[in-house]
Amino acid sequence: MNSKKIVTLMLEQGYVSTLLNKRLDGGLSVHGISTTEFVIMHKLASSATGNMSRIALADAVGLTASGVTRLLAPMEKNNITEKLANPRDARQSLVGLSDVGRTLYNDAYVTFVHSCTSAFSLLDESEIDMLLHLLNKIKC
Amino acid sequence: MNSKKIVTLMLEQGYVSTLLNKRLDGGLSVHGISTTEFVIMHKLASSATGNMSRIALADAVGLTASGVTRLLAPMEKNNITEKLANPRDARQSLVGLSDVGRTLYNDAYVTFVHSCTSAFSLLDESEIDMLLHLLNKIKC
DNA sequence: GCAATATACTTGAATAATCAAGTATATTGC
DNA sequence: GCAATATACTTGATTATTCAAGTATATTGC
Repeated sequence: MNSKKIVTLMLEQGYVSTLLNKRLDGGLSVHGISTTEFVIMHKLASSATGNMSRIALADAVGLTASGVTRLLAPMEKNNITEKLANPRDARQSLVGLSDVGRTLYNDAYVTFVHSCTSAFSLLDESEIDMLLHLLNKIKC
Repeated sequence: MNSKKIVTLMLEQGYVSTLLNKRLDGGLSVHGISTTEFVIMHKLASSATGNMSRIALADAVGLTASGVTRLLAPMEKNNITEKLANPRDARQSLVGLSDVGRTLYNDAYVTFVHSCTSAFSLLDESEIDMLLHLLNKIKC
């Protein structure tokens, strides 16, 4: 297999990813949040129960537990997320969106969708499906 | 267009990218270098003249000029890269690989190719071509 | 040929994230 | 039911990176 091509692919992937991240951060900055904070809110908003443990959140967004603790501290202080105890397990503290957080998320979501649409505007639907399929294969 | 799908794509892309970066860093750690340092070395090794300005390097790897200055400082101290003056422009300082750096790069390249191959092992050649094509489209 | 502007860095301060080590609680096997 | 281990965090120290501001040199238009 052509190793040069695979190296190029890896490098391109990293380059494009930092590029996309910068565009997302730029868009979300009008809401005063970072991409990572948005992703946290998105995972919380999309979860079935409306709350998740910090470990589950860390796994979902690709951070360490430590990173989640640090990220959530200011969000809790700003009343965007709230901390709930889990009666079944005193080690866990569940995280959920506050009403303020949900409103902020809904606003930011519009911006986020706009950034995503613009970033992928040159791809047609079949290409988007293909990209999703390929990413899922890489994750395995 | 289905905005939910596009959001999922963006999130997946970010997740996969951090995943890949961690795998690369893990592999390269036996050589005592980070992925970013490897990419710097790769760009220098692949350049026609064997040296690049800091700005060109920053553009090529997706860092700021500041980031390049900070990254190169220890590499120069460890005699991996060397600083050359540009007689045509006293503002520029060109960066090139030293002999030590070139040897280190060649060793690390083997590891890097191995990590890349393993990361993309589930993709066949046509899928790799497709992914490269899609990434290039996104960059525009 | 000089003033205005642009380019190529460098540096101090800040931010985001990590790792290693610590604490508290839960689970498991004897 | 207790010791050993595992899990869910938190915290201090470190690393990678950015931005804003500063310096030095180059270019451009008059």
